Order: sequence, then structure tokens, then C-alpha cells
Amino acid sequence: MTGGPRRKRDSAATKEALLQAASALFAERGFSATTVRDVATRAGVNQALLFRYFGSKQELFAAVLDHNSTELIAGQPPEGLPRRILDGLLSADQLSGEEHPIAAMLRSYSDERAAHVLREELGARYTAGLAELTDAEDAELRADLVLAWLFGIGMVRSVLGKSPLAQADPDAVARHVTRGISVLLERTDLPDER
Amino acid sequence: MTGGPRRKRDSAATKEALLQAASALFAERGFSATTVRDVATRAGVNQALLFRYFGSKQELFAAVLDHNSTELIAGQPPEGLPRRILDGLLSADQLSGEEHPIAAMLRSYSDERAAHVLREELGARYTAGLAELTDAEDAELRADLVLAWLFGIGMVRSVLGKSPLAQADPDAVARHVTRGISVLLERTDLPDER
DNA sequence: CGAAGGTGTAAGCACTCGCTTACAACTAGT
DNA sequence: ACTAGTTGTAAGCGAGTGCTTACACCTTCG
Repeated sequence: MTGGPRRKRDSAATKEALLQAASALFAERGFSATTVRDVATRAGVNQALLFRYFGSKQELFAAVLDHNSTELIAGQPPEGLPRRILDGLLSADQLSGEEHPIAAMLRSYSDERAAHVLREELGARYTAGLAELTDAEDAELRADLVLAWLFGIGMVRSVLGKSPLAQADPDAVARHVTRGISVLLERTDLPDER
Repeated sequence: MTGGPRRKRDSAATKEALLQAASALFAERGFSATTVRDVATRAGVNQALLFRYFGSKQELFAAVLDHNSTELIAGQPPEGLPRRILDGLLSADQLSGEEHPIAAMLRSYSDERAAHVLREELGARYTAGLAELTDAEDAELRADLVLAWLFGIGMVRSVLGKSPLAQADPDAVARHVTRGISVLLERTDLPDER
């Protein structure tokens, strides 16, 4: 998996390898089921280095979330955000290997240390992005409800693997969800104004 | 907390005490963060008895889910099910103590042993109940999407505790969700039939 | 009564966890 | 070449995990 013969005395590369390994493992198993020994082994690195560079397992998790959500959100138009999350969630599961970055959140939120990191990350990035999609007064609440739905779908489909949702055609799911979201984001707080 | 002076040699009462303690702790902390020692201590019982009566931690979890979902679903009309779940989720959090039975699922699903128990329990009971609320062809898929939304809300609000959803007025949330659900359950697979 | 079996308890086994420590190996500056 | 500082490693600490075992207690029935 690693190209070179053996990495030697390159702190930047070591840090990056740890970050990559941690990202994959947190997405596959979640925060608490991932051990620092696993991460270090997957990165081909001694586990003591993990603590040298990241301080603790929790800080490593925060670094992974920050890295990944920057990739998914920053520099992309917010209109496509729900669809981008949904597509990732609907395609990444089932078949092997690659896990959506959001899977790391879905599998980790029930650990209090991970949840603390998540609250900040989600509020600052995802809710803020989704709230731009409506001009209703309670935009942020609606954004949270959208986020909750997407997360719930990821939870039931990708993590729990429950049928029929887990086996359903991605297009069919996307059609239902897109319709639901647009209804949810429609302005209703001013009942009749026209 | 326990009324009597000391329970003595009553296997049925011991089993019930373990079930109650486990139900509360699984809801508060989830499957993997709950230890068998905690359960036994809370029940006022030696932990070896837990294994005598339930065999393993996983079987204890299954027994708790079965016990609780019977209470929530059986003998109740399915029309009220989404609302009943939602109300529980929206009221139980925040203030102290009492946790919704569903919280045990929300906090446990990312553990593979718990997930296995959950898939069966959810499919057989919750999805089946919700699917009765629509006559669309893909009733069960829609039911799963409703379930996913309710679970997502519970996850973001009650477990994660993320604002603004966690602090939002229950009625406001219920209004949004009820509207979304009814749209989601409307028949759309036959585009124009009237 | 006295054996039998259900019920409760203390102790501990074998293992894993996050994290630390003591030390070796390498590189860079002078 | 010699020192100083950075990078890497092996070993292990202390705490906690699910689960088991050996044994004491109490009740019941022949």
C-alpha cells in the first residue's frame, strides 16, 4: 500500500500517514472501537509517535474531522451540499473499502469525547452551510433537521445496514429525500403574505 | 432507591432488577460504554448472576430491547407511532434521569454486536408498524426513511445535544417533522391518477 | 435429619485499552 | 568530529474489560 521501501525520519510524512490511517479506521469502526495501536500499525508507524504528534486519541479525531470536512465543504457551493452528502452516503456503502468521511461521525457520535468534537465541527460547518438554503426565520433549525435526516439515513443504511433501505436503489431514495427536504425548507413561518 | 431492606433468594426479582438496571444504563451510555459491573451494581446484585441469567452482555441487550419495544409498540395503533416516538424523543432529553427506550438503540447501534440485535428488532417491529401508514408500493422503504429521520433527530438532539435542534421548542420541531412525514408517505408512484 | 439443588458471593483469569518512559538511531550545525 | 536536537522503537504501567470458577448459603423434599 505504501509506495516507498521504508519511510525514514520524515515527520511530515509520518503525520500524514497517521492521519490517513486514522481517517479510514474511524470511518470503518468509529472512535471508540478504533485503537491507537490499529492506527499506528496501519500507518506503519510506532504508536508512541501518534502521541508525540497528536497528543491524544481525541485530538487525533479532531484533526481527522477538520481535515475531511474541509475537503467536503470548503470551496463548494452550498446548494449542492445535501445532494453531495446523500450521494456519498448512498454510494459508498455496500461494497468494499472506501467509506464516506461522514461515516466516521456516524460511528463515533455516541462516545462523549468524540461528540464534543462533533458538536463544534457540525455547528460551524454543516449547519451553517445548510442554513443558507432557506430564508425562513428558523433556518438553522431546519438545517439541523435536514442534517438529522441525512445522518439518520446514513445510520440506518450504511452503519446499521438495515433492509430495505440498505438495499434500495440510490435514485429512488434520493427522489424521496430531495422532495422531503425541499418541502422542509419552504418558507412556512409567515402563513399568508401574498 | 430500592424499597425493600434486602432482596434475598428470589430469582425472578433478581432478573427483573438486572433488566431494569440494564435498560437504564444502555439508554444512558449505550451498549459498549455500559459495563456488566455497572449493571450488576445498579441492580444491587452480584455480577456473576448476570451471566447466570442472561448468558452474555449481548443477550442481556437483546432482552432489554425486546422488553422495551414490546411496551412501545404492541397493542398501540400504528397511526400514532411516529408521533409517539417523536414525543418521547423531544420530551425525554435535556432534563434529568429518564431516558427514552429508543436512546438505548441510538447509543448502541455502532457496536456490531448490538447492531445485529437491532436489525432484527427494528425490521420486525418498527418498520412493519410504520409501513402500514402508507399504501404506496415502496411502503417499507418509506417507512425506513421515516424511521431514519426520527432516529437522526434523536441522534442530533438527544445524544449529540447539538444546537439549535437540542434547544428547539418541541412543538416547532414536531410541526416540521409531521409535515415532512406526511409528504413522504403520500402516494407518488402513480404520478397522475385523479 | 440429610442429601440435592437453586441462589448468592469473592476472587481472579486472560486480555485490551490509552498513554508513558527510557533509550537507540539518525541528521544538522558548528 | 563532536554536540544538540529530532525522529523512531521496545517495553511496560495502571486501569478496566467480559466472563469463569470455587465455594458458601438457604430452601425444599424424601
